[in-house]
Amino acid sequence: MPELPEVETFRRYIDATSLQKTILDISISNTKILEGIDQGLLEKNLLHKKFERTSRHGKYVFIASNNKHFLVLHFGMTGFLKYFKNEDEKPNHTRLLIEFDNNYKLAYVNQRLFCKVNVIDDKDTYTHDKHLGIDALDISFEEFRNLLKKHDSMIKSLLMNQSIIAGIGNIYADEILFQSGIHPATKVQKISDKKIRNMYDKLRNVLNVSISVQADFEKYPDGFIIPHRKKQGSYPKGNETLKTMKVNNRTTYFCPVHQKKS
DNA sequence: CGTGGCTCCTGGCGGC
DNA sequence: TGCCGCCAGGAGCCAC
Repeated sequence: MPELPEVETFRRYIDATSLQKTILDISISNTKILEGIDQGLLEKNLLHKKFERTSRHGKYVFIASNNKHFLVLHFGMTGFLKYFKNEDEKPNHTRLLIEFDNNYKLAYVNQRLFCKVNVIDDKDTYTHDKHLGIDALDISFEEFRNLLKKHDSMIKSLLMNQSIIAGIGNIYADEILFQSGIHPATKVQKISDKKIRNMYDKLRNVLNVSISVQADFEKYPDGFIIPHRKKQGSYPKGNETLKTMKVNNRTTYFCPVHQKKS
């Protein structure tokens, strides 16, 4: 689930809840979430320290501590956060639990274990080693156009490729292409300059609007297909029926009327 | 370089 | 009701 808008929402949630509090305890309920580190390192670097600020690159959140380490969170397909006080509020599938000196706790929750937690010293080294491309909201139009000129995959594959542009996954790739009127399987080199310009604007708009509604399915404005993703889901604004297909083995929703292959 | 298949996991759903 | 296969919004690896 968590793509750029969700992850940005989580980042802001951390800012609103978990900064400048001394960390009293860290517990891990399943060590599979740890990305090549052990719990000892996590404790050594974070225990009795404070989180100071956050940043995000693509689908990764980095939480800087006051001793120059970074807690890295990647949410996989099912991850989210919850800040709470009473034990009965602790969500199922809490994998990492950070307890602060005000008796509140931050839970990193993940049903499936397609997620990663790490603690690092250098963000640039980390994103470089991960081959992460430029963040989708940091890219300029010129950079976007130049990246598109360099590849010739299906446009949806390019948008989802984290090593080219970081942050867009299956859901938002579909949304951007729907709003751009571009068929998901269109080869990148077939897209006109005019459509590239339009797609860039739609990309920014989709991500920014989604962040502004905190990626809440209930709150997306009319004109978004995200809330209509379901089998044979119709898109009520027109009379069209959304269709599904596979692109790179991922389920893809699109409107066959307004997203013609060019 | 691009694509497709497999894998890591868990759980919900539909079909039989 | 029970079992089974399929599917899910991520991503790394490998073969072609």
